[in-house]
Amino acid sequence: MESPVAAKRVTLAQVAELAGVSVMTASYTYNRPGRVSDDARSKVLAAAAELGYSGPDPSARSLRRGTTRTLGVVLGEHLTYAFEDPQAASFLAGIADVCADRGYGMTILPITGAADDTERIRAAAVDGFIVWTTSDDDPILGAVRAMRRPAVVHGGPAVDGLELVSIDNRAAARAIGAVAFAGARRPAVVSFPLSRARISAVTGGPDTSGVLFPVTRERLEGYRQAAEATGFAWHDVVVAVCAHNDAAEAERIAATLLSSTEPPDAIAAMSDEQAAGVVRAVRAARLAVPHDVAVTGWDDAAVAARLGLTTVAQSLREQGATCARAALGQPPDSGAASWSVVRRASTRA
Amino acid sequence: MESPVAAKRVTLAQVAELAGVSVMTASYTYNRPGRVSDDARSKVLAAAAELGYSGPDPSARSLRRGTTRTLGVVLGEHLTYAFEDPQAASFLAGIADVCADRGYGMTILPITGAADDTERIRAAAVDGFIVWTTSDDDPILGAVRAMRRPAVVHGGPAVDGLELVSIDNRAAARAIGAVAFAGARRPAVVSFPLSRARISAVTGGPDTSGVLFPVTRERLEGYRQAAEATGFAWHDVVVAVCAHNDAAEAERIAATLLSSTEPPDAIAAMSDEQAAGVVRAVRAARLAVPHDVAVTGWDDAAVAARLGLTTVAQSLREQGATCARAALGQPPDSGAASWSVVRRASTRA
DNA sequence: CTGTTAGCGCTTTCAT
DNA sequence: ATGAAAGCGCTAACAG
Repeated sequence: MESPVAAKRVTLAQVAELAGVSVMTASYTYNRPGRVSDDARSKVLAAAAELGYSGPDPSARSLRRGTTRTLGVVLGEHLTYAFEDPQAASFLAGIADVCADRGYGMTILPITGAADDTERIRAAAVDGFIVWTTSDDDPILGAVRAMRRPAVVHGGPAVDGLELVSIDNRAAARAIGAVAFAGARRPAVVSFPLSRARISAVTGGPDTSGVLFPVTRERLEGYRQAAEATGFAWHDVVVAVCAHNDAAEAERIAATLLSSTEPPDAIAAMSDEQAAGVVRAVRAARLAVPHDVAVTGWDDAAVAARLGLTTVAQSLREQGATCARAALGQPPDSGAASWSVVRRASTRA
Repeated sequence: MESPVAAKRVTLAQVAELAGVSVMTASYTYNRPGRVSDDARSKVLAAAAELGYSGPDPSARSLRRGTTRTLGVVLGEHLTYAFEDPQAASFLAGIADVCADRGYGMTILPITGAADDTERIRAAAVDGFIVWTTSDDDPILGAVRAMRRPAVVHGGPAVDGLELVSIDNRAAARAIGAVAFAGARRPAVVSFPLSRARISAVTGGPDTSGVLFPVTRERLEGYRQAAEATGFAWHDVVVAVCAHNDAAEAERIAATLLSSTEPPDAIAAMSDEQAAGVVRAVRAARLAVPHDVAVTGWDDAAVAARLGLTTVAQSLREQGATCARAALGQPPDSGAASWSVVRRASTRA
């Protein structure tokens, strides 16, 4: 058997010749079967089968038609983690739903943080872009805009010329923060990283203006507003910054907080994963949720229901679908996605 | 600001003309910057900036070069679940590693089970294919082969003309089944679905020859061998078939088994997710692992370590990378990936 | 270092 | 219902 690697290309012209028809008749056989006589069609298909022709070349077709029927998804520097992040997975599934429905492919553009990332954006044969939430200073944003194709950013940052699909993270954080911190004496926050350097740290309420991830910044500001509304000064709120959205890391950092001389009695996390880690740390410290420590998550994933976590519900899947439609050239009625606070047994109020 | 949707294409020829150089000098500016004088290069880049030219058109380039620098990943009919399946996520991350390293994109080909799936395979502008484990009768396999490009199947089925990358599932199942069933009186299996119809059911050891998913078939046969080696007849082994790889479903079905008149005292699952669900069901029934019920998982995911599950360790990520290299035209030394049994506290032996 | 020529494989347009 | 011509935007191969 011939190696597929070495397979020479069979062209439509060769098929047409063998079938004894013009190239256009062969082309119509694939693109407008109705416009070709049964006789011609079967001759073309027979010739194709004989030559092992598997249909018009996608690149040539894209060039000629001016469309690739493919959407590009830019996963920022998360690449390595993106597939393992359940939020990102739901989001991708939402994009995939729409792509499958419309017969589009989705190309994942592997970004590494290296200088050639923008190069890859430029080289992407896609009709539109979807950018998974990234930092204000991410150079890919400019590269995507320069492509002059429909493009959407999920979460943020807002970029002139690109659509934005996101919930109001600040309002949602304010709302769930109010529930988390109700009745607490020492509120704390477990946060996503503040910059692309992904440094983990524990600080009193940090200056949010320097936070380059807009989603994280908005949530911190919402938590700040919630804390202040409950009577706390932001600099007295302990903020534990994790390098990644990861249950194990959140568990470790929560264990540290809980073993300090002034352990928190309310911890608002930024994902259900993190909250699950926090809950484990609380139990390991032989403390009770919510009596000793109130805990809140974010996203209302399966784990939130299982652990009875109070959390922010949003549909990443629906947002992924909205992004895909926008990248297909169908701008959303509104980029503001819906959210709600789901109250369960992990909080006091 | 001009809408990006309506943006007209700027061509290299236009850039060259404005820069006052030939098209080839403009082309070299992008492809072999070293072969162009500083002067010419800056003129070209200035012209490109003025016109808003963002680099050579990817489709035209692909057509001319005969390569797309993109790998196609076929996720079978799992699409909707694939991103949420942690095994698939690791596998995709492994592919992404290699793609990022080589500057390749990866196109997810959304398969739905509908008749036009093969159409989408044909329309994919990719240099090679990676097929995520599917059933023997999946029509996409023929479509992929017909593309005559390097192609790899992960897990199975083995198809003439396509590479196969997999662990020896039967041997691994035999090995972990021996550990799971040691000292048991009533062994049981929690299985992936047996056909693409994904029917859930509880049966005595089923006829494995009719199982169309080769990975599932091999594992069932391995479990059968393990059970028989331990002294059981296969038809006395209860096999609970789940529709999906999902902790919640495994928990429900395990709860049913445990509340029967002859509850199993050893349950071998096909994933750590399923095993985690089984462990929850065991605890909910106020039974102890492994004293009352031994439980084994598969994959050695994070949850396995956390729950102390005895499991089969394999690196889906490494296998994904191997598949990607093979799809890039670099055939693996061997398609047989490595695995091992990790013994923890969830089994008796 | 720069330019000319040719043509990748296909489909749109316009005839017949 | 079928076909001829033209050209999508680019780059390999070769001159100069």
